[in-house]
Amino acid sequence: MDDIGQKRRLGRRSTPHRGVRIQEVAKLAEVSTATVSRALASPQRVSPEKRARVLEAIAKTGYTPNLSARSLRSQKTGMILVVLPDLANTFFSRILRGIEETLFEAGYGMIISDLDGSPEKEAHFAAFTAAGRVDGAILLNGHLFGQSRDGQGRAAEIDMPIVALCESIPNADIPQIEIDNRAAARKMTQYLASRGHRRILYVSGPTGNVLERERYRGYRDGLRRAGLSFEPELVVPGDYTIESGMQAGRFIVEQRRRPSAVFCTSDEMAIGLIRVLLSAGIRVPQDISVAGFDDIEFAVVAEPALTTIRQPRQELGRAAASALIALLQKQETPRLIRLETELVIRDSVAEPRPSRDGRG
Amino acid sequence: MDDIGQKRRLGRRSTPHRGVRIQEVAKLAEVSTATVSRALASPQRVSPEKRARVLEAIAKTGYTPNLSARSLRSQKTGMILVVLPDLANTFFSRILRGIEETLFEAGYGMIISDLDGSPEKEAHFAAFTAAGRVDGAILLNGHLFGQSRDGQGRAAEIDMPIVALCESIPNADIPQIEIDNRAAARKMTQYLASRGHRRILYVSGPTGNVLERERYRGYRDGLRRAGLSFEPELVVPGDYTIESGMQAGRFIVEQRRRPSAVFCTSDEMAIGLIRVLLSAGIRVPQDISVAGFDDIEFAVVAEPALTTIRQPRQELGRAAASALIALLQKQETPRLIRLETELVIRDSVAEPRPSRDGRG
DNA sequence: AAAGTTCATGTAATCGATTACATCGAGCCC
DNA sequence: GGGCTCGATGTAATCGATTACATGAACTTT
Repeated sequence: MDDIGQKRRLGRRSTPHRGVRIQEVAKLAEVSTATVSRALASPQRVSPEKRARVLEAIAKTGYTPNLSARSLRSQKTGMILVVLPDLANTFFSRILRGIEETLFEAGYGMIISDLDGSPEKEAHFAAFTAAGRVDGAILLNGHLFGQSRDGQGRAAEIDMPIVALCESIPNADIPQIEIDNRAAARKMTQYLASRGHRRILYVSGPTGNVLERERYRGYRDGLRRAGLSFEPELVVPGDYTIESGMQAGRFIVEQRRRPSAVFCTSDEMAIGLIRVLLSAGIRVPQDISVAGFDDIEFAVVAEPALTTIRQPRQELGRAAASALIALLQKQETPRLIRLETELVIRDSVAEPRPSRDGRG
Repeated sequence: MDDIGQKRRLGRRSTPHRGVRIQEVAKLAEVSTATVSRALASPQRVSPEKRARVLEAIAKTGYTPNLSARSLRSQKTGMILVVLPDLANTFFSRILRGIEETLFEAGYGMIISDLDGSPEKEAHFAAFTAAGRVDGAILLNGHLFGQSRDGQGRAAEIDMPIVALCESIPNADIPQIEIDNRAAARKMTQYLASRGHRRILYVSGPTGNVLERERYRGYRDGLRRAGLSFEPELVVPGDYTIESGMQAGRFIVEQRRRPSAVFCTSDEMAIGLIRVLLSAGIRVPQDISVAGFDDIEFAVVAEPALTTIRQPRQELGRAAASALIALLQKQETPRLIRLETELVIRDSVAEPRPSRDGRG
């Protein structure tokens, strides 16, 4: 009886709150709060009888644990931060889905940060991780939070499981999940050469980008292996967007001496570029062949259907999430996971025309 | 002196924690924790001198407030849940960006839930909101969490600011942000009719979808206004994906008596459909005109460039986020916000051929 | 000059869970 | 049967902030 009096004092009926509290469940099930908590977290540690009582009380009250309280105490948030450079880019959406799927299966939620090229936002999200709002992070942006900041906050930021996806982060001792960009670009370049092309124009990604560096190397590897010489004027800058592909297209249209093939380092650019060529009356692939990179959904329905490099995007997302989860569970994970790419041959690449401007 | 002794007892040096605690900052700045907290939350309430000391101490220690603790106490998480049916769909990515931008500016973070057609996940995310992990939600999926569940948990779930984006939610007293789908579909149908088309095939969205219902009505409105009769065999089911557009395309190819124009309720379907027609030797728009809906990035570079309805996607996202923020700040917000759509005329629609199968 | 205000600040209660530690009873061993 | 281990359970400390309330100084009012 004394007991009940005490409990009354604890429960404040004056301020009605959003959710049902664990106390109420405990009272209804006639157990302690500890037992309620255990019934949820480690069911095997409470007797079947009490567990049933607890579950019934939970169902009756509609109780859901307050996650702020839980994470304050347990130092775990069940949340993963995903940092990516451009949310509006098609390429990422399927990767995101792969991540989300896998995280969800493991009981984690996903917080998304779209940097959109703004370093200010980056700092903000660094603070986010430091503030203990997330248990780990997946970085698609090619560098760590602290890298451009002074050393002060760095220690706190690095002290958390992180994996790098797609854009590898040099000198970081974290799992990296990626494709072999260099080999893939070489493969495509060699394929174009094998079809008889000798002037292969390269539309790059953003300068400074790790992906871009690797693909550029692969392009040069490919040229070398095919016995073609590298010519600086056959490199045109781009940034993976449709618009930059269109710009590259306009550049080509204006040229007198045109390449016979164009290797775009993203499908978006290839599609934009093809559109400009077609509008200018240049046929693809009869006059100029065009190859892409990524194999996005639209590659197969482009006109002509795009010859490209397939990246297993959803798989990349899943692999990154899995690696991170392994890290969170203190399991071992390989430092480097490389998924296979595939050369997908469709209709946008053909033999060059019987050389009007053959060389070598 | 006694004071310092007390503080020592409070601070446990034994367990080293992730972040710096407010206590440490307070000690370093020689103020109370309350002052530190206030210096951050409402700077005007502490003297400039102490504020400076606090800020200096914060800089020196690299302190960031623990957000779990903050939200436990203040009942605010600074997080918004965004529920959407398909993360991999291009259409959503730009909307998401609009949402993210606006939320970020207001200091909120974004948690994404990709339902991917699974009701199980929906229940999970309903629990999420009930668990007080988010302050509000933006729903792109066309119904409330509780709708398919029994009444028990519902009250808790509804007790939180929510807005519906794109797919309106009937009978819900929440702000809805959308375009006028019916008027837009009517506009397109009338445009097609005005170009001389009399057999206009309609490729629908998923059945049961609110968007779809509205657009379907608009299609029929348009037919009526143009004095055309509705014919059930000119309605083909789709689900907004490229693949379903291709299926619709194959259906058309197989027909003997083909429509002269096709109105697809998404650009993805239009692009997939065009690809199938072209492959079958049917020219677009010379033989068949095709119109889309949404004006996604690829519409302009499609071959032929797509005539479509432009939805202000990023604006939709921003508007939804703004409405939600207003709600969170207890401000008034209109129940219904309708953004303007625009008929974008490009190359995929032309006059029908001098009628081989004219009628009427 | 007494009383009342206002403002800056400190003390400690509070948010709602998890979990270390204590307790108690049952089962086991010799 | 006494001592020991082990498992189930309860009690209360704890996570790290915010904030209600208390306090005292400075300033105003009459």
